[in-house]
Amino acid sequence: MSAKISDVAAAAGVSTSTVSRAFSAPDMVEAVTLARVLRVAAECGYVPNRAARGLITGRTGNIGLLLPDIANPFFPSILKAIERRAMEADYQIFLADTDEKKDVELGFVKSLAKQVDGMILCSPRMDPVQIREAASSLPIVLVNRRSGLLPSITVDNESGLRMVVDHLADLGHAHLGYVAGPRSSWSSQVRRRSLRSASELRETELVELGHFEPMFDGGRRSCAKVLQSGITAVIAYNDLMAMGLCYELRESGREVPADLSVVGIDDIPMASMMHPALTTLSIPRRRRDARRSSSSSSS
Amino acid sequence: MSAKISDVAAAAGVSTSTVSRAFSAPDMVEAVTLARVLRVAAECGYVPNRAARGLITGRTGNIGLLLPDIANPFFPSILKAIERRAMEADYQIFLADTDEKKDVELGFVKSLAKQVDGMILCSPRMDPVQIREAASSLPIVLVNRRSGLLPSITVDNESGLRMVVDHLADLGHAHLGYVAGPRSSWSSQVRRRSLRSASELRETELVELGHFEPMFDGGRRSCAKVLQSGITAVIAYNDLMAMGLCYELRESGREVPADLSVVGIDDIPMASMMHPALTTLSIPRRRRDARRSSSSSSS
DNA sequence: GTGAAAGCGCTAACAA
DNA sequence: TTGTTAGCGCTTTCAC
Repeated sequence: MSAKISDVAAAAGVSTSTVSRAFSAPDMVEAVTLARVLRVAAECGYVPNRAARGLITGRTGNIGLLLPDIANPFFPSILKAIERRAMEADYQIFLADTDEKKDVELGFVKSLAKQVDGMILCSPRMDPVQIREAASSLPIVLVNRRSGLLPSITVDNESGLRMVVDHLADLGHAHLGYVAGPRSSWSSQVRRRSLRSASELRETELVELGHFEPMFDGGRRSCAKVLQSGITAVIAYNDLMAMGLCYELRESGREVPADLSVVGIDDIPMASMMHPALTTLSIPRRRRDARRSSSSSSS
Repeated sequence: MSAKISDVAAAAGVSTSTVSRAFSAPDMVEAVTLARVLRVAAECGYVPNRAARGLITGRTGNIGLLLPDIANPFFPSILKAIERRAMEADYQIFLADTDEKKDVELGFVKSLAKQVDGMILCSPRMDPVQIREAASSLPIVLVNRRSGLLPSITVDNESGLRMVVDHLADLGHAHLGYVAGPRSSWSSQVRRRSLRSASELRETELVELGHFEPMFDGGRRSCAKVLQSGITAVIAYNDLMAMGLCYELRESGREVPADLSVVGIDDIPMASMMHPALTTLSIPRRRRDARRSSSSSSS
């Protein structure tokens, strides 16, 4: 076991209170004493035990982060941004990846509740009642979702998708399709509604092609429906699905965009690494990012 | 604040010890009492405070995971596997993404040390002395690295790369190149040595093309050196770099594999999503995975 | 400016 | 089988 506060106190010839103050309220300690305490502490390799501290202060210095799937390249950028800010504020992160299983989400929140000061629920799939329940046990911030009056960070899907529809309509497409993500995805519902209203504005048809898992394979699986729907352009719930769809289209001998236009949403790093690059609606990850359609060579 | 052990004890008409035992040693409690305690606890929404428990048991129920870059698609699969097993064992995970900055690694370990029962260092970039220091403060398991006698999980780079060299030599390549990852990467060094001995075995030339960041852009940047080296096939430290290199080669008008063969290592999901698929040495992520070269259309 | 003492929520002897 | 007691490492009144 490593040094504790009493070890430092003894070695520095002060009380534990003084050592404690040296770390949490240094200006309450006389300069010379402070210096000595800190020096001794460093020598002992003393680091305050945050769990013990949290027990009494009620603050743990931890935050919890719930994600549906870290393997979706959209989420690492969010995680990294959170990590960076957390570090700056001397917070540490509990990560829970739910593997798109919405039933485990609330359980994760509850089991983490006591060990964190608050949680960030990123694209949570749980229903609004569960979100309320989660929020009743600890501070919650939502990402990619709105629910009640809870603080949340979302993007302007509405105008983004209006841009997409305008873009496609300008290219002459009159029959659009939407390959939706999971039913439980708030974003997917918002995107569907946004597409619907944008389509009405441009008097284009919008065919809803059903729900698929928000991954590469989900996109692949949507291909059959896409092909039999008679549309000329399709918007996928996210880039991964768009890529899966492109893959399957090519497998079946079609060319994108010659035979069908495909548009994704997110602008994951992969989107621009492909050749030709995936046309995608960029989701700004940082405050300063402008909303934009990334370079398009496939629509 | 939520219910604590004394609330449950009072409501159930027992002592706190009994409540405690009901949760941590249920067979030491009489069946009826146990049932009543658990019922009352459920009604109160009582969940044991793991921090308080850890203070006395010395076990936190948490493990720490250190990664160089969660945005590299190789790592999410590892993270997810760890998460799954952790959940089964009722462990929670502290995640630290170091952003490939080796200097912050030891600090992360130390700041997490008191709050976890042990740490998993995945592809750590720190030097052996630092690893020793980390291991002296808490149990450590290494992934993708060996150091002293510490428990570690590594793959058989040696035979994998022999397969790669054999494959390329069989195709007629006599001048191979290696685009290395960071100097501080243990894997990159092992891979370089493995390539060297495999090349000698096959009497092919091996040109070392220098170190680059282990990402897409690192691969792109390596392109110039690759082109001026006169090699006909190149092995990159990982898939991301291989993909960056392929991207830049195409930008400069070359075709892969017609003008140059490119082989990656890892078999990240993206590798097979591309068209043509990236030739890559697959790193088995789970016990049962066989070692294999994935479907190759570009070498 | 510093120390003594109480207590955060819980578990682990030890008794009963 | 159950309760009593002490104490994990720390912070925080309240005296001095």
